[in-house]
Amino acid sequence: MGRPPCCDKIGIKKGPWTPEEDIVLVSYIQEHGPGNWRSVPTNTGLMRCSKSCRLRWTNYLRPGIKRGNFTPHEEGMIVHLQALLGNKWAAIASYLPQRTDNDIKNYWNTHLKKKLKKFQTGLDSHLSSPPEDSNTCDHFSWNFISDNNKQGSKLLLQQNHNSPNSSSSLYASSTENISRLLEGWMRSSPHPSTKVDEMTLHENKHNQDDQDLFKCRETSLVKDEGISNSTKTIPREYKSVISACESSGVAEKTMNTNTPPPFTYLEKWLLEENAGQVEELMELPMIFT
DNA sequence: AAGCGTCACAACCGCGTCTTC
DNA sequence: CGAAGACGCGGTTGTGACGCT
Repeated sequence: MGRPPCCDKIGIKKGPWTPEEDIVLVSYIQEHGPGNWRSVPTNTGLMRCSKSCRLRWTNYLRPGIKRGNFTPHEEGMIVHLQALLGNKWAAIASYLPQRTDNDIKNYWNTHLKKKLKKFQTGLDSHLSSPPEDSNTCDHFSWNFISDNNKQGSKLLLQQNHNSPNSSSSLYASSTENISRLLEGWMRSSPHPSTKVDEMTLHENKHNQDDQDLFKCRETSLVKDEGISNSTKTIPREYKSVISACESSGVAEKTMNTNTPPPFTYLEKWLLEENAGQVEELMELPMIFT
């Protein structure tokens, strides 16, 4: 039925990328810009399938990616957005421009899910119920907050005190350097895909508050495909957020595909309605020291 | 010091969606 | 309009690092 997976072709290499391969890939993208992944293996001579090249770029080599431990704020954002959007990692990642969907997904699966589950178990056997009138999102928030309170604060503290690079391998550092090499190019290049990277690079230099983060998000929505704000076509990631919001009931009548992006709902919800909770999340490690 | 178990994360796989012809 | 190709997303796996015994 389906076509053969591209990576099953004879001669296609699998497994970890080498620094040499990364350099080849980065050099090629530096010259041609991201996209047209099909032609990348052909034109570079890389023995990798197009998919693998794209993933390597988007998840690892792309400039502006923040690696290392998630901050409590980011954790809070992820928990809220996951509760709201479900496992729409790409959509969630678009609100955390420095993080990739893969990164967030991994972090959720290895840390947050476990943390919530652990608390839920403890909750069932020992603790009182969450607020009676809590909706799904609040329920999650409550769990998360309580988890931090009773069980998770140690973890968070640990993460706060760990150096972001503490677990980085030597090669991870080398790819980071490759990424940094691109920064100049990304700033100067007129290529449409650079907008988000410029913003995230900027964010690397300055601590941004929520507003800046969402400005960043706004910019990120015009990335890669060169979609301008005035373009009628709705970017794919918009659509995923729209459908997620619609299905979760967050989107109301005022939302339609011709109106401002749906992130304004989330923005509003996160910044206003739940701002206190997010802040609370951020403060918990300090509170419960 | 060696063996074993666990954790974290990079990478792969399969499938759905979009685009092009 | 349908088929085929290209791309993107979410789930899963493989493996190296680390900690414990």
